[in-house]
Amino acid sequence: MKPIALNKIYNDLLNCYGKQYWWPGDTGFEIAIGAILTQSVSWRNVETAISTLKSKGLLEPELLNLKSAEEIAPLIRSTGYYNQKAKKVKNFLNWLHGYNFSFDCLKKIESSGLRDELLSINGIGPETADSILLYALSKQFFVIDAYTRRLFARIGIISGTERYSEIQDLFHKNFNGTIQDYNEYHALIVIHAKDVCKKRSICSKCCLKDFCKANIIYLDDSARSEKISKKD
DNA sequence: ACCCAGGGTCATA
DNA sequence: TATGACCATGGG
Repeated sequence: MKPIALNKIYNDLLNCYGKQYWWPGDTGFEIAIGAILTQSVSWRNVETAISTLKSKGLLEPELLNLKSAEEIAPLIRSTGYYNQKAKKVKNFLNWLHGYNFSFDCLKKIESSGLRDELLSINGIGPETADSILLYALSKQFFVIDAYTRRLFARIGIISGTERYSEIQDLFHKNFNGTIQDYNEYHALIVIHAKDVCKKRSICSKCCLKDFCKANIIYLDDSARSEKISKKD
């Protein structure tokens, strides 16, 4: 593959949509909870839950930690899988307690070891871990989500069946950017995907046309396979 | 009435 | 290692 492609796509997206200043959230804790709650659900559903937690003053780790999973579950109902997610939040809080609920303390830990610790928490997989690392702890890890996988598979840089770690390695090795660029890149991929999804065709600015033969960059999974089977 | 959304775990082959 | 079932609400 051509390493320059990852940088060019980033520049194109940045020129079209501008900086996103992610993650939406005021504190590291809010970002981490949001990362858990957004698993396989639209961000809209997460906002409701975040707002509920905030209105009850529970978006503080020490205070939320006083609540049981049974008490947390109804508060995050809108995010779906709420019983499981309540347990995941508790698991995260238990781990966080070991560091006095201090994100400043977490930031001092060596990155690789910190990632391993996050992955050892039941309910936190690679994407959630990397979201927390990048957006809540300012660690340089590229976040690979379903949008990233689909977009770059559609462009032809990956097949789409690669493992998470393979795709992440590809970005780590071939994308030349700072931690702020990592931050923006993932955000821009999500913004672009939502834009395309809304238009049901190309993005509103067609910013990736250089990579797009059929003038269609990304559709949802069903539409995408339809287009690909017709094309090839 | 369907489909999917900023995943992860566990059981099975 | 690699699929499949399961978790469950809300908007299109």
